[in-house]
Amino acid sequence: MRSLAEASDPDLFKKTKTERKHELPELPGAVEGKVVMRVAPGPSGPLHLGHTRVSILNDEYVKRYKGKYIDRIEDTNPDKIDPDAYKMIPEDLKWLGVEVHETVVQSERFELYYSVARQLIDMGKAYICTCEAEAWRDMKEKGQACPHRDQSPEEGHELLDRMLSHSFGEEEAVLVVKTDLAHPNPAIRDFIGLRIVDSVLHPRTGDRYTVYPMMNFSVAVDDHFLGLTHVIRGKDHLNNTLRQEYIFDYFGWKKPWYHHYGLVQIPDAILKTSTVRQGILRGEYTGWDDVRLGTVRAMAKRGIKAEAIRRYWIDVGMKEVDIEFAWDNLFAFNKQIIDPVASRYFFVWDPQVLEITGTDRIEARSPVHPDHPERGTRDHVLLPPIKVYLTAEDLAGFKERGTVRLKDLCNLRWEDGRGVYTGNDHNVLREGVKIAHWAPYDGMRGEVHMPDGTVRSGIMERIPCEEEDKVVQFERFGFSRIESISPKVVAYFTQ
RNA sequence: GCUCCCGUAGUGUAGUCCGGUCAAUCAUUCGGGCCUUUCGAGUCCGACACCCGGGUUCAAAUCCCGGCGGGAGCACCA
Repeated sequence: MRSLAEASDPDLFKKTKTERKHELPELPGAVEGKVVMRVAPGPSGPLHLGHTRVSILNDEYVKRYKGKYIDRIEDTNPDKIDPDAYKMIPEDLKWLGVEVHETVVQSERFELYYSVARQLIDMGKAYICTCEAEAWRDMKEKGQACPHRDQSPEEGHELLDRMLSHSFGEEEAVLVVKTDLAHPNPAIRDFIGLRIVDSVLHPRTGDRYTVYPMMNFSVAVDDHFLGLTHVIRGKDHLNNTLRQEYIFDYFGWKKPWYHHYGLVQIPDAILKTSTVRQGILRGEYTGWDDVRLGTVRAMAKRGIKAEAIRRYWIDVGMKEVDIEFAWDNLFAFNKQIIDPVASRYFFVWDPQVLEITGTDRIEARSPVHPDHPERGTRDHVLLPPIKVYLTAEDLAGFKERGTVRLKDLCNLRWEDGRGVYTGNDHNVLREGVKIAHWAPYDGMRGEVHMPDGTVRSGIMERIPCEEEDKVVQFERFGFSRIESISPKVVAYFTQ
């Protein structure tokens, strides 16, 4: 099929060929139709740029091997749950083009975690600890066992029963998974598997369950029972993987293939969910999609295409080196996508009126897209008194040089604060006459919201309503996504 | 402090496993040229890198040792 397409469209072939340059490597042990992968966000808010890497990388592989993609909502910390996130996360994944085959919510699986905990107690691989948190940590730091570590399975079950029946309060008892207290890496000595939270109600389960699994516990259990074959995630989980592997080993479960890519430092991005939430509540941000934010919905609002984000992460790949997120590269991928389709329009910021004399009728025909004449023209007829808008900067330049060409319209000579019509021969450009864009006197009021929160307002030529929600190019300004057109044009700057 | 991971241009990346074809790839960025008319568009040309030091070898970005540098974890967060 592809060779056919390539033969009929050499340009297409050329493009795919260069893009393929940075293809992701094969996954070890991947069998077509058998691959199961996941994304596992905590529902504290919508997805942000940082989440897109793990979401897309896993999706790429699932698609390549025709496998299964699981969206696992890790809502085991009732203190950090935004109920709206259960809805926003799937929306964000969908926008990203991630194809989810199954959604799993951890708060629906308490019984499973409890039963695995019981089995670990039976095997002598877990114990209930009622030490003070700090004392337990100190002992662990020194590689010492706490007094509960060698309790019998019977005692363990009994104490777990008491945890489950609310006879312990918060921080009074935990289930600890044994690893190796002598392990040289203090990060992976015995870790907590279950804890009690009864001061906060869970938005989904209320007060029905107060014994919550900790991430390393529920992740190991779910990765096994959901049949994960490959796990790709950030390097920050390196030590977590080591811990989780103990549980796999105790049960003799087959471990997924793990890969940890390097950390991403995203410059100039506001990502932290708690900060954003506060900002929204205080009215500093308009919402989760405020274009100053690094959320997925902010990207969408700005006119960043999901495909650009995807190409960017594929280009970055899976290396373990820590990297700095390069907005320029993302924008470059985005430009590849939007430039061929974005309609061109004039937007005059800092607008100044210029009167034109020496003619009583001027017609302008500008292509909607210079590379696609079939998309038609934007036509303007100017009749006396002829007035147009120029940017303050262009007007000053005109005054200084004495000449200017208004794009697609006419040439002008500066005279007594007005522009005198001097014809429409664009060859004047070869003589060094500068070109400027303009907006008709009866143009639309419009504003472009910049990612830094500033607003550029001015006059735009008439923009048809079908451009709503589309990315256009304001010539000599940049790409912007049109949010709404009436009563005035509101646009968000893309790049 | 302990443990682990990593170190190719401003940024990202290919190559590192299986030394030579690597005076090192591609993209972005930056500089310059071109284009019967925008541009932060397109196109062409150019610029910039193998962390350092030793060793092995005819030959090292690639293997070994040491140093230096960066990052992560050591949570009753995920």
